[in-house]
Amino acid sequence: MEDQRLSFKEMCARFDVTPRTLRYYEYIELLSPDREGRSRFYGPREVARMTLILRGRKFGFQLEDIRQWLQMYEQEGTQAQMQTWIEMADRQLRELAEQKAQIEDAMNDLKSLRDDTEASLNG
Amino acid sequence: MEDQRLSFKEMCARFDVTPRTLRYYEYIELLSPDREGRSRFYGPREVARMTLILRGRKFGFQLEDIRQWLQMYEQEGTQAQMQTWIEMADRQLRELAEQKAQIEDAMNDLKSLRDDTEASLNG
DNA sequence: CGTACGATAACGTGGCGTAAGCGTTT
DNA sequence: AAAACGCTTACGCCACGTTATCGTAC
Repeated sequence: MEDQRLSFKEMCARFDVTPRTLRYYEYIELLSPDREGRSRFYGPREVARMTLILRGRKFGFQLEDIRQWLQMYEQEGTQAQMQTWIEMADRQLRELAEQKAQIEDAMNDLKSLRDDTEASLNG
Repeated sequence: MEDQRLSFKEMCARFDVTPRTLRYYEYIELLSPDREGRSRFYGPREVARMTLILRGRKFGFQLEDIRQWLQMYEQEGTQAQMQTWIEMADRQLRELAEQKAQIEDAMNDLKSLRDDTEASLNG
């Protein structure tokens, strides 16, 4: 408990992801844990990055977009960078709104089809 | 124009899909156009199937689910099959509702973050 | 001694995109 | 002879899941 860094397994548990996910994020260089021998250890910086990665994922960002995102956070946001971030967020919000609309569309159509089918069963 | 069947390119145009898509659907045996030599020709049956495939895709069904779907349509739906279909539709409706909820969640979070960022810019 | 944890390597998934390289038709 | 269309083969994409096989720590 003298080491504040998290082990591989502790990281998995903390963020509820599989080993494969952590290894993959390392492979594409989103994370870079300390390596001691063959073991991985995750310090506060990696924990913070992982938190942001999962937040971005929840928003539907692709990992390559999240990489940009992380850069901005690391540079602690000048005004110009914050402006850029807001624009990214707005773009993503528009995309999410579109997806939502498409889903609503599909739901309406599928509901109709379903109800018609049921009616023809009972009619 | 004496042939009512559609050529490869006509199929692509009609459904606004790429050649790759048609070849892929044939590869996984969702479509089986007539082959004359090396050419493909799509009769009314294939056109009808393709229409159903795209409708299913719009609903978010996976191609393997759509395969089941097609079978039911071809067999003109006994009551049991229609009942099965209704259950499939209900499952999919629940999944779509979940996806929609998650998107709404993400949108709310992202909006807050965005607005806070903007406030800290202007404040 | 086992067994839990870790490692790397490599193939599988879905639904195609994207060439490479060839033949046929106009 | 060039351009358009088609063919098959096969690797690439994303975000990992999964298996195989090995080593190491407790």
